[in-house]
Amino acid sequence: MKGETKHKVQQMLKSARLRRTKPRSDILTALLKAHQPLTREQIAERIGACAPNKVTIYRALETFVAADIVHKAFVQNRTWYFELSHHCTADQCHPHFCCRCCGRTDCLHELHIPMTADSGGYIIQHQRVQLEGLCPKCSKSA
Amino acid sequence: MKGETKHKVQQMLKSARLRRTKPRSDILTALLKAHQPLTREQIAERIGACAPNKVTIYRALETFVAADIVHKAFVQNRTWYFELSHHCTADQCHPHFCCRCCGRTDCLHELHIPMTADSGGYIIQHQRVQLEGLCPKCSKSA
DNA sequence: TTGTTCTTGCAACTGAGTTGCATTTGATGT
DNA sequence: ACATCAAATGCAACTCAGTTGCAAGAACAA
Ligand SMILES: [Zn+2]
Ligand SMILES: [Zn+2]
Ligand SMILES: [Zn+2]
Ligand SMILES: [Zn+2]
Repeated sequence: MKGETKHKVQQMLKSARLRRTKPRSDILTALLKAHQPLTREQIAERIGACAPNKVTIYRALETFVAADIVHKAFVQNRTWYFELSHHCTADQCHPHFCCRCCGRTDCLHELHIPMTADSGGYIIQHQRVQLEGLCPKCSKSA
Repeated sequence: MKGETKHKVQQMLKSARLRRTKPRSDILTALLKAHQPLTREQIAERIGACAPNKVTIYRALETFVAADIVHKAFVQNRTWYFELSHHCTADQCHPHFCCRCCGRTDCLHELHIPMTADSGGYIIQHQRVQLEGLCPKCSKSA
C-alpha cells in the first residue's frame, strides 16, 4: 500500500529525470492521494508538520508542470489548484466544476468536451475548461 | 458615432437599473470600443488622464458582473481580463486563446465547443474555456 | 430643493506568488 | 566510502492585483 505509492512517486521522478528529494516526493504523494486538485497550502497541510517551505513547494510544482507531471487545473480566489496530469491527454484536460452555492470543486472526468470546429491556424496545445453552477446536492436543496 | 456609443452605454446602465455615473460610462465605453478583454489597468489607460480610481474601477466591474453586463473572461498572470458579455449566451461564453510564444490573447467567437455528455446532476450556469498554444503568426514562424 | 441612498477616492491592508542569496543535498565519478 | 559540483532548499524581503473602511461627493426621487 504505502510502499506502492512511494514506489510510484519515485518512478515518476525518475522517468522525468528529476532529482529524488524528500520535498518533491512528499508533494507528489500528497497529490497522488488527493484525487483532486490542491493548492500550495493544502499540499502543505496534508504533508503536515515537516512540510517544505512554501517557496520550495512552488518551485517543485513549477518544475513538475514543466515536466508535464502536474497540471495547473484552475484558479479560484486568485490561487492555483494543482493536480497530477495522469488523467489528461497532451492537449486536453478534463473539465473542472465549481459550485456557486457551496463552493466545492469537482473533476468531471466523465464529461468529455469535443472540439469540433477547426481552429483556423491556431495550434492548441492545452485546453482548460472551467464550469460554474450548482452541484447535485445544492441543485436538489434549491 | 461617438454619440451612438454614448447612447448605447447609457442604455446598458439604464436597462440594468444602475446609476449613470461618469466612471461607469467611461469604463463601459472603453470595453465597448476594445472588442477584446481588458484588465483594470488597460481600462484605466484607455480612459486616460482622468480615469477613475482603481478601487472605483474594480467596484464598477464587480457591479457589472453581478448585473451580467460584463464577464470575467479569463485570468492571466494573476490578473483578470473583463469583457462585455453581449456575445455570450447565458450559459456559454466563447473560448479565449492565449499564445505561449508571443503572449497575445484572442477571442475565438467562431470556435464553438459543444457540451455533449449529460452532466449528471450538475446545473451548469457558465462555461469558461481557455486555450493555450501557438497563434497563426507564431506557428508559421516556428 | 431637500433628503436619502448609492458611489467615489484615498490610504492602508491582504495574501498568493516571486526573487536573491547563503546553505544543504543528491547524483556521479574515483 | 569519499570528494566534487550542479541542483535543490530555506529564509527574509519583496511584488503587486485586488480588497476594506471610512469620509466626502453625486445621482435620483419626493
Ligand atoms: Zn454545491
Ligand atoms: Zn481534475
Ligand atoms: Zn503568438
Ligand atoms: Zn472574448
